[in-house]
Formats: sequence, C-alpha cells, structure tokens
Amino acid sequence: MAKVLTPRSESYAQWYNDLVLKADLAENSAVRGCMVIKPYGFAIWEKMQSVLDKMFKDTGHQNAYFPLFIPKSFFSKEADHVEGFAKECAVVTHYRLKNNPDGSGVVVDPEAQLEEELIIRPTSETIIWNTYKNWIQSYRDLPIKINQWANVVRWEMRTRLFLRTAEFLWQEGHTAHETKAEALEETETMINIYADFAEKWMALPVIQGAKTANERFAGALETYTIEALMQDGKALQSGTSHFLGQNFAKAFDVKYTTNEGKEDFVWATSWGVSTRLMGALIMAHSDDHGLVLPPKLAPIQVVIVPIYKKAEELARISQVVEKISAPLKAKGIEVKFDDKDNKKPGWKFAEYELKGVPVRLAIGPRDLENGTVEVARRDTLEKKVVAIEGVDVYIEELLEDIQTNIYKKAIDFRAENTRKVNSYDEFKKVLDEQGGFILAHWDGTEETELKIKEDTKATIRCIPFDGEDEEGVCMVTGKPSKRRVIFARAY
RNA sequence: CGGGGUGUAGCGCAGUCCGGUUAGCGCACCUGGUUUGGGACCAGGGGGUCGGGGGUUCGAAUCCCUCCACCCCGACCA
Repeated sequence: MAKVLTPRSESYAQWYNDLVLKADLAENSAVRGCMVIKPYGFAIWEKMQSVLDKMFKDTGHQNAYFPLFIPKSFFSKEADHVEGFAKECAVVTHYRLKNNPDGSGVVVDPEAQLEEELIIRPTSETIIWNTYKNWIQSYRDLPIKINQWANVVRWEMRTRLFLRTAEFLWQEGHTAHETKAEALEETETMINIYADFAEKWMALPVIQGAKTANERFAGALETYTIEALMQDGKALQSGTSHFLGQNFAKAFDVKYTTNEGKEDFVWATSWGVSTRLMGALIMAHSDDHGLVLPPKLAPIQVVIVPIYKKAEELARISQVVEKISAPLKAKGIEVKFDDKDNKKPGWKFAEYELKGVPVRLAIGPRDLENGTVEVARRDTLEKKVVAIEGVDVYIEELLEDIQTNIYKKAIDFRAENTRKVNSYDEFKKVLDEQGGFILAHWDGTEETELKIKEDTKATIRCIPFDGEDEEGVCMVTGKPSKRRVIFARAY
C-alpha cells in the first residue's frame, strides 16, 4: 500500500498534520493561523455539537447569542481577566475603507477611526455580564443558564490545525446563581457532562480535576478540567468549567434582591469546549493507516464497496446492497454506498481507512453466489466474511464493539502511561524517557510549580477529584503533601 | 516574536549554487480503450502571474532588496 502518512514513530507531529489534511478534515487558510474546516471534518464537529447541545438542554440550559465585538472598556473591568487575555486580542479600530488615492486598491480610511475600539471576543464573560446586569433584579430572575455556540479569536503565536488556531469554534456556557453552593454545583455538573461526553461518545478517557491557581482561567476562583492523554505521551486539556465566584458580578455590578429584601452579588460560572476536541479525537485513536473514529461520532459509519467487472454486475450488486443498507438505515446507521466507477476497490479501501470509517463492507461476485459480504472493522483492520442474512444485527453489534474496544485501548494506554514517582530525579527521567501522566507529591506552592515547569516543561495538569489521600513529601522541596497531583507535558 | 527550513500546474518534487531555446517529471484531471477481491494499464490531451512587489541585466524560476505564507524548534497559550 502506498504510504500517505508519516508514521507516528518517525514524527508524531508530522503524522498529525498529514492526517488532518489527508483525511480531509481541515486545511490552512489564506489567513494566518486560521483554518478551513472541510465538510468531512465539520460533519464530525456537527455531531459533537448536536450531542453536547442536547446534554446542555437536558440540564436546563438555553442557547442565545452575544456579539462578536466587545467594547474595550468592558474588558478592563475585571483585573485578572484583562491580564490573562490582553496579550492575544485582535482589536477593531476603524469602520471604513476607501480607495487608495494612488489607485493601488483600498486603504483604511483614517477619518473612520472608532471612538472606542472593539475587541474581537477571546471569550464572552464581559459582554455577557454587562448584559446580565440588566436581566437580573431579584432572586426570582435566577438562575440564568445560557450557552452560546460561537467563534472566538485568540491571537496565537504558533498554531496547529484544531489544537490551537487563532480563530476557533466553541461553546461557552455562562450561568448566574443565587448562592455559592449552587454555582459550585453547576461548575461540577458541567465538568461531569464534558467527561461523560468524552468517554461515552469520543471514547476518550479523561481525568477530572481542579487546576492549580497558576493554571486557572483568568478571573476564576476555581477551574475544573478534563485532561486526556495523547499517544505521544502528552496531555491535552479538553474542556474546562470555571467557578467565577462573584468576581464578574462585582466588576459589572450585578446585584439581586434576596427573598429577605437584601441586596447581594450573584454567583457565576462559565464553561467551554472547542474544536480542540477534534484534535483530541484524532490523536486518541488513529494509527499509521489514518483516522480511527468512534462509531458514535463517525459521519459515515458503514461504507459499502462493490467489486465488479461489468455494469450488469454492478446492477446485481446494487440490488443486494439495497437489501443490506435499508435495515441499517432503519436502525439510524449512516451508510454510504460508494459505486463510483473511476476508482478501484483497493483505492477505496485505503481511502476509507484514511477517513476512519468504522465498518467497511465489500461485495463482489463471490458474495453474490454465496449470499455473503466481507466485513472489515477499522479499529483492528480485521476482515470477516459473514452471511448477508442478519448482517444488520451483526453490524449494529460490531459498531458497539468498536466503540467499546477503542475506549478500552485508550484507557489501557493511559494506564500503561500513568506512573507514580517519588523523587525529582525519577520524575525527570520518566518525563524524558516515557512521558505520560506522572503522579507526584507537590507542596502546593506556586513557586515549586513554576520551578518544575521551568526545569522540565511539565505542568500540573490537575489535582484529580478521585485522588486518594496519601501522606507524602513534595518531590522538590520535601515539604509535606497530602495527595498526589498529575503532571505532564501538555499541548 | 527569535533560530532553522520551504515556497515552481490540484498534490509531491527536479531545475536555482554557476542567469541564456518553448520550465520539466510523477500522481491527480479530461478523452478513448482494456481493467476491477488491497491505492490498475495503454494511448492521446488540458492545465504555470516559478509565493507577491521592487531592483540588477540585452536576458531572471535562477542574482540583490523587501514583503507574505507554511513547516520544525523555542518563548506564550485552550
């Protein structure tokens, strides 16, 4: 078979780039740092969106839409928030172009300078809290639980398709609550939803935990995260949920009247996942042959490739294909019959492997005679000839089996690449030689965390929720520690 | 934003050092035919602002200046 992807062993980064392009997921655009998401890639994102959207609505959230532009003055209201985002904001300063007097195209009209510059949202807390101020008067107006699907812009130095682009698509939830407890509960609910989505739909095992103060969202009191481990041993932060306390309420003066007639600031959360999930999905399961998609998110779940010599033969095969695909479609399975005659079967096999289609059926004259079909599964590349009779049930179960199997593979990989270390030397050695998640004791100070980051480029991914209490000493300073935290090099 | 690399047909590349017919090759594409159980073959055909702009020269893909984009490695970040 022709080699179309750089093997992972040769260059993991190059393999990833090749895969995104060759599987037709996305490509670089004419605009620096911004990508074009192609139809096949966007179809996966749309599936993710529709599942998440339902999960949000099932937990009492509603969708809305807020502007792309944020007045500069809004931005400066929450000190930590500005500091966190200031360095990567795109700013609109003018509202008009004019023909260049020298005839060489158009130039910005200097007369058309905005009185107040507009920031292109890197996130929407400020515009949303400025709006919520007008929506909230009493406890009866609470809670407000809103989500928006949007694009945001963060002017990144170095970009990579899906993993980090200057513009990306995401959803951002913004909620307002009466009490601290309720806001904290919301923060937890949402990180649980993300974890659930990652594991059940993406087949991606994740670790839930809290970020250290240093790694927290700008303006949050607490950031919860789901962290996934990629095949190269690096961690990928895949979703975050923030407890914002009363910081934004105070910054935007959002008060409500309690049922005792007193005034208080409302409590806030925000949470989001982005097209970065696409990167996670790609890197989690794929191999040197191409993409491996979890059946639940695959735009095409079953592809059927006919093998024939003459048009007459194709016609006979097509009739059988119709009998096979009708019951599959009735079960809600996405089936594609590729009867294009300008590509040979072998070409198609390779192509659909590259695109990660979970199940491939091949039907030729031999099968017509025997009443069989060849079934190939993408995750293991195994092929099996089965009877057409009852093949719909077989395939339905196979899809479930593939979903389970790739999840299991990912979780086994993570287990093999999660290690406890007790000394800083051991930590550095494991990090350099094996990577993965490292469980180690840390004294809880920002100083130590930064020293480790500077020495090794590893960061604390999270303080896991399900970590066991264990007395120990910080691997760097020897100070006491009550539990281990998770370190890794990260994307 | 620093260091390194690349930019020539849709894709992958040769040609650039050392300037000189009409810029070439493979894949893809179009037409015809033979093929079809793991990326088919033959014949014919179309497709190029040589990344953009400026300069040197009788003459520039090739030399000089400048800008842009992408990739890799750093710093920054989801």
